[in-house]
Amino acid sequence: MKNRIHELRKERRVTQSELADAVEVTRQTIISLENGKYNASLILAHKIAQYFGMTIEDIFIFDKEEENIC
Amino acid sequence: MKNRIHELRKERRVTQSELADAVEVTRQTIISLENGKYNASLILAHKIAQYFGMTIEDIFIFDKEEENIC
DNA sequence: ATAATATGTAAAGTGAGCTATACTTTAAAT
DNA sequence: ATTTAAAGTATAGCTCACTTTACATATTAT
Repeated sequence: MKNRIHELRKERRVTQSELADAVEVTRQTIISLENGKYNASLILAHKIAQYFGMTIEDIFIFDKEEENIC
Repeated sequence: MKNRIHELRKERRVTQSELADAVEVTRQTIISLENGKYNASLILAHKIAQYFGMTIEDIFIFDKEEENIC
């Protein structure tokens, strides 16, 4: 799973610290998310989506193994 | 955070086992999610949304503490 | 009534999301 | 060139999402 956090953050000229504070996690968490070290929890994904005024699906990109199950 | 899994599952007459198999978790996980024991991971939330043909935001209901951060 | 299917409870274990701290490197500003 | 802010790396630790297994309680059908 990929995400557009780095891209959106740059677009809007927000630092990792600012985003981290806004969504109430540490800067370390934002760094790790941007660098693909792990996936966000659902609540964090939602907070980030809210912060950017978008939906979770707009920001987090699921690959095909995670889709088309039924 | 609440979710509409139980409701949607009943509407479509799907058993917990069927849903669990479809999204590749144990039945126990579905039970715990429906009973509010814990929150789904982002990937699981996405799989469930895909299964029901809806978005994550349609199925998982975030309360106000998790919204309006900026 | 009883068999079969669906749902629930409990408890121990694993792994990943996230924290905390501390140090390093890169970029921007003066 | 040197300070300051921004971004990155590393590691140890905690919590909770999820598994596994085993048993208990509805619910439905015959």
